[in-house]
Amino acid sequence: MRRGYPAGEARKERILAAALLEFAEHGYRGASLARVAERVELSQAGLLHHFTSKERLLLAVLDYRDELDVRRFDVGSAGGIDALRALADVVGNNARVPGLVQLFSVISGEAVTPGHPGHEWARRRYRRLRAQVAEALRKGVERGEFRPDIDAEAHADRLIAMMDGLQTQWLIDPEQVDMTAVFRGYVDDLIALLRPPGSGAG
Amino acid sequence: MRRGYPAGEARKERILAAALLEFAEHGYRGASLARVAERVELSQAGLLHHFTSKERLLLAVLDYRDELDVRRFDVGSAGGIDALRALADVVGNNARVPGLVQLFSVISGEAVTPGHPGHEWARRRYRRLRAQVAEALRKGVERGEFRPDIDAEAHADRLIAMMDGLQTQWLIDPEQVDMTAVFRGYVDDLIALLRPPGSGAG
DNA sequence: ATTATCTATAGATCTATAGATAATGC
DNA sequence: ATTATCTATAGATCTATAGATAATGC
Repeated sequence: MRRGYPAGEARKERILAAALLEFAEHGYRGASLARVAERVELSQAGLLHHFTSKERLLLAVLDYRDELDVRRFDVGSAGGIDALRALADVVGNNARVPGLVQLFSVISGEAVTPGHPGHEWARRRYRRLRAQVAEALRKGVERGEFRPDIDAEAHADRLIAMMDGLQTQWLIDPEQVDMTAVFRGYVDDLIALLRPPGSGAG
Repeated sequence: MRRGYPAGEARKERILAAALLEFAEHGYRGASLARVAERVELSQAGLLHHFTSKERLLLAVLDYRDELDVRRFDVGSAGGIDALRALADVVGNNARVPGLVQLFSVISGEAVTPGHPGHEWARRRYRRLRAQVAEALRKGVERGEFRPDIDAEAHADRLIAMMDGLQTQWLIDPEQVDMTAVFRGYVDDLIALLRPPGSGAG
């Protein structure tokens, strides 16, 4: 693995941070390398020394920031009800970092078009997310927290769709949509729905 | 109201159809007026005679196609369970018009950034959708189909979020996500959840 | 007269590359 | 030697406007 000088590595970090803001604000197509360069006090050609192309810069930003959400969810939880509560916490934390949420909303939206550089990235990301959430639900079945006949894949699709959809509404109209509370309500309803017959307050 | 010649009106229709494809494929920022003009066999300046600016063209396309979904939902249904089934039908129909779905997904995604020409449009659209769906749920309460203590606004937020979120996943990976079935499952679960105690097969 | 077109063009972008110069670290 | 910069620039866009010409409908 070729490494640069320490100063170069530091610059790369600054570039990623600046590019994140730029992509979040304007999307991939609307983003300008010149503006990113300006934010890190570098010429536009100097920027491309570190990342060779706009496309690579986007992918670097996405990889750089991707894990955060999922990792937090994945590590902390042991599956089942725990995992669902952890997801609700992720949403609660996201409400405090609108910039990050906006990055993923904007890029996911753009990336539905096949030619987009984030298309493949988004596909992989959703596949991984669905698999992780479905697995967490199956663990809940194993532990007897959820009834055994649930459709884990379908519920995983829905949980992810709910997160994404609420984020969009919240970003567009924050005053009108309490993303955190509405998602928490979904999780509560879902836990009740998945609970095996004759357990707890039914 | 100033009207043009019949030939001009026909051209406008063709332009709207071509612009819809262009915006769906590239988003607002990635769209090119020259390409739209090419598709309708017109010079780019000729196109701008009909729609004065790119921004106005986008808004015209959005207004042109907006109603379809919602109107179909709004007219056919009498509220309550009926309305939820109608929503599921809307999703089922959308699965047959990926181009339209893509238009709204791409533009909604881009429009989360405040400077975007579709930002205000999206805000109004979501407000109207939420109000319509919440109203339909309240009608269900009136008719005794749903228990009286439900949070209609929260469920409206969720229904809309679920539609949008599933659309994104479906567009990115159609093989992996059965948007129609997964949404229908949500509606079924929701009907069971909202049902008043001691009604039907509980 | 109004509407529908066109060509030409201003004026601003954009990304990526070539090639030179300076700084860094072995 | 490698890395980090810069200036300059090619080459391709873009949107919007000005101004001319042709067609349409009263």
